Amino acid sequence: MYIKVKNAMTGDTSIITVSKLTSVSEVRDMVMEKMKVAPELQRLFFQGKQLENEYSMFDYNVKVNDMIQLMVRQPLGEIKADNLPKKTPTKSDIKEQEVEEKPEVKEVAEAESEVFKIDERVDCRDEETGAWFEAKIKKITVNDTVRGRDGLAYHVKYEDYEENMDIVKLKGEQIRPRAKTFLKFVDLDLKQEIFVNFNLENPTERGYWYDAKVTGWKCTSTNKSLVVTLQGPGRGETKDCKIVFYDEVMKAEQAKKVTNQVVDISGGDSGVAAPSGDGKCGGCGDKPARKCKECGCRKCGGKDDVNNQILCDECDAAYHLKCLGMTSLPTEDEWFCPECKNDDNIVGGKVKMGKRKIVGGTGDSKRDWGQGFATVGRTKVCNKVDKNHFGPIPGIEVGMSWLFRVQISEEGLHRPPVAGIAGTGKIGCPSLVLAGGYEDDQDDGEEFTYTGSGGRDLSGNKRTAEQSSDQKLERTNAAIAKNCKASFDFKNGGDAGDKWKDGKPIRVVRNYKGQKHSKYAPEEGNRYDGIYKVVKYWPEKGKSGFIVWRYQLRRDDLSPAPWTEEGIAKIEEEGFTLNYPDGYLEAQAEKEKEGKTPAKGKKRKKGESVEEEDEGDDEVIDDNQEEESASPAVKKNKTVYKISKEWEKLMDEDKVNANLWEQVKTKGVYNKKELTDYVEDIFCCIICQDIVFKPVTTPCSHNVCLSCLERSFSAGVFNCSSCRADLGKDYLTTKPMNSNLKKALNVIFPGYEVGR
DNA sequence: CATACGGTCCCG
DNA sequence: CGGGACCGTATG
Repeated sequence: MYIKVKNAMTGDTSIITVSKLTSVSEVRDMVMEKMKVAPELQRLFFQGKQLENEYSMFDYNVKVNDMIQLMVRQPLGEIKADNLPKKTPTKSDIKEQEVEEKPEVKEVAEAESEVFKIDERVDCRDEETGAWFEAKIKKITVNDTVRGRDGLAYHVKYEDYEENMDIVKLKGEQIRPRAKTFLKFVDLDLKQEIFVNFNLENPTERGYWYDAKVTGWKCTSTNKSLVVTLQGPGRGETKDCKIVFYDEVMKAEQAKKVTNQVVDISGGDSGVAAPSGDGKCGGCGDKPARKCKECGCRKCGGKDDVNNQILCDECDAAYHLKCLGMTSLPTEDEWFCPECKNDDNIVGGKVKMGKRKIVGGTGDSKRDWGQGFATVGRTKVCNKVDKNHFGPIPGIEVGMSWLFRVQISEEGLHRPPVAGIAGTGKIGCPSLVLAGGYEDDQDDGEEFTYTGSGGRDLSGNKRTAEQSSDQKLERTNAAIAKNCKASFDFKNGGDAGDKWKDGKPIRVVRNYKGQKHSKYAPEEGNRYDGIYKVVKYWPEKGKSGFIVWRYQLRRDDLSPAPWTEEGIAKIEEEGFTLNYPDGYLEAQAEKEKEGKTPAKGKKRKKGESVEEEDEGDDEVIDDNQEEESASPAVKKNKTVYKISKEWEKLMDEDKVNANLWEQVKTKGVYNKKELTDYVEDIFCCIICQDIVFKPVTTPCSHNVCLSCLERSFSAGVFNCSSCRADLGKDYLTTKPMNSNLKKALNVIFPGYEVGR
């Protein structure tokens, strides 16, 4: 895979090729090579964490096309006062500032708190977002610039931002003991107050920790869900937050006087055992099944796998090796946990070139996988529609194509990374891919006969093999049958006859490898060919001699098929060129420049002439400095996508968003998908992070969904979510929906309300 | 835990 | 160069 390194000061960016197993020190070498910054002067950051040499890209969860920030350290002895970065003081800077402060403000003095101790591990609330962060109290003062109810200022240091963050002063009200008790999902209750992880921007991903109240809770053997009202951002509430990390719900701690800390008087509320003073763990009451960061692993709270836990020689806290990203016990005599370890090896210290690699993957092979797209995972998940959604995906049109399977998974078009059939016997099959992997497939374009999966011996970690046993009508095979209007018959199959159109719709993707048996397969990548339905399905002896399940599918889509004259014309007009993963072409060009990979033309069938290629490529406005040596893959695709007159007219009618539409018009993208992605980006609702639905354009020129705004108002928040401008209590009564914007968006996202 | 019509790199 | 071995990843 490839990643980017950006010099935070100069903005310079370089693309480098790495794998999941590549270590940080190897990355430093590449940065040295490309950006001419000596490894020991590099400070590398990814998602707020400073990268350390002995860890790998896997350990930091660096994905393809991710950006690593590079900060260049001043060589020791050359630091000039006016050269110091203002926002990111080093440790020594902080010390200096504190020393300077003292004589200035005489009254400020160190103090003790009844509730917190120096060096105590605490959680601190960020006033603006309402999120809590792990921190450690470094100092307590009186008469300081910040004063809480107790008159004290707490100087805390946030944990995940070590190098990068000042010590900050907080009020006591923003601080409480570190959360340590995980609550069991089954024990939760409506209205219970809990501490959860949630990502306001990307609700399916990991985010920050918030206080919350349970408003919806379901717990059956097959189905678990948890919906809460978040406290925050600010003092506001955020309703209907679906918690994905429901197995990591914690108890919110209460601040208690230092002297009482051992004995919890609050009793057994929220189903947590009341700790007692008899030597039991104060966090979990020694219940073995309960996760606890106090007596279990300090990272995950787990008490399992004791043999692979390691104890800190300073504070005796326990950690799972795997939670630290380690695979074996360290060779040194002493080991200190991340909280106790002092990192004096950072400034000016020599960087040791690690010889040993930490293997990140699950396998034990010495081969370094993951340089390319064979094993990359998704970088994004399609939230536009549910994964059980049937029918077209909004914004995705017949004739669009993508180079890799992982991309069509990201688009929600066909989710499985390898398998050809999506779905289950329960819900049916929402999508399938024709990729020529099964010899019994027969493709006639408008109609094709598909083969079920299975009947193969995949031992040895294989993904494909010869047919070696009979297929059965189960799993995904049953899924396709389920779409057919005929009744389900696992023995003889079924036939929908002239009712075939009443079956459930299947999105069909053709892969270039289908060329093996079919002339309807695309030249490259994976192309969306529209909706098909199952006419009939039956078992039959296949070419291998084993029984396979066969499915006859027939096209039922208003868009012209991509191989028809009309379809070809549409692809041309709409600019549906092959979509590459973000950053892919740049990375390819980079590789080529380095001479590592010779420029490879696109794959073509034997005997096909090479001449016609250049003629097909009418290059338009190539006003940039791209070298002539760029690979064919890069040179291709330089036809700027033209926006239709009709659409432009609708854009012009949406006068309040003239600026944004101007950006769309002048963006200069190379195909329609890129354009829709861009439009989706700039007309994204700040509240739900999806394209604005029933859009409202506020007087302050921000766009949100009407329904999102309504939710905000009903929570008593009458401000614009983008800029906090006051909209006034009665704003909604003015019926502010911007129908011009809605019309203009409808052109590019026909039916974009699907799935809401 | 089992399954899977990808994709890459090695080897002959 | 082409065919074979086999990896992480998403999903039930």
